[in-house]
Amino acid sequence: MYICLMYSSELIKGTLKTIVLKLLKEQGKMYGYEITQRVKELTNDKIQITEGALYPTLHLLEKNGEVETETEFIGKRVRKYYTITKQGRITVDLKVNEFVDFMNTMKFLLDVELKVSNVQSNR
Amino acid sequence: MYICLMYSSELIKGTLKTIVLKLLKEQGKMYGYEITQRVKELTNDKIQITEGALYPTLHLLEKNGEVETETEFIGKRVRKYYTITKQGRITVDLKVNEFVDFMNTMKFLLDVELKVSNVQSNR
DNA sequence: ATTTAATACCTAATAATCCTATGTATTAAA
DNA sequence: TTTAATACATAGGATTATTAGGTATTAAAT
Repeated sequence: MYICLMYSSELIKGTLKTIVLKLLKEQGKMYGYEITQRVKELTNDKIQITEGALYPTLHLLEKNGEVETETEFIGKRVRKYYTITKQGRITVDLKVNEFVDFMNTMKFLLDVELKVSNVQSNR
Repeated sequence: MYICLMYSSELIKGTLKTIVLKLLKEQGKMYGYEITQRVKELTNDKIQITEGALYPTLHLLEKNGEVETETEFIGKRVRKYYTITKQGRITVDLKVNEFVDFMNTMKFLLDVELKVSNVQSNR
């Protein structure tokens, strides 16, 4: 039985924007730290987005008009909420489709079968 | 209907070693140019490995003892054949398993279904 | 009461890995 | 004879992540 604790960063590279936009699309507004925790949780610790990767990505997405921000104060602590824009919704659909297409190609190329249903339950 | 002509390099990034080793494992000895053409062919032009990416990767794999080379002359033209080593076979199994695991996680995260059978036929 | 862990933001330096462009050279096709 | 295909290779630049560092608040543990 193969056990993988965490994926090599090379694999995640290139999917971060897709993951973030998809989460924002499904879960509504979220703040940065929340995104890292949610992804960690959803993937059983297999994908752990570092803050050094996340924040520059969020800033880039904002610059490109794919997310919008609003700052909120929880006591004295600042929290920056991100919301997906109309443009972001277009982008995320394209990116998810591209990734699915890519996975199908890789599946064929590597000659492997994927699970039909997922055993992960913490959704 | 979604149509993708070619994948963004970001996606392929991180899978190149896996693709190359898997091909060498399945198809026996191959030379660099042959690898680029075979991948292009198998993926219906969707994955086009550039030479600037392939050769450094092959040299790295050789340096790491995962492939071995033998030079052959076809007329006056040189051809460098690559063969997978015992170590390379271990690595490729690990990498393919990791990638399959990663795809299952992403499939769950992006909430998508993949094709059960592939329509691609040129195998 | 104080230290540690968790929450919450951010950036700079570095590393990895790819693409583009370029170079060389042979062989086949137009 | 020129162009396209075959076949190798590397240098420079781009992208995108990690590591490591910084600041600050709040909750939990000692």
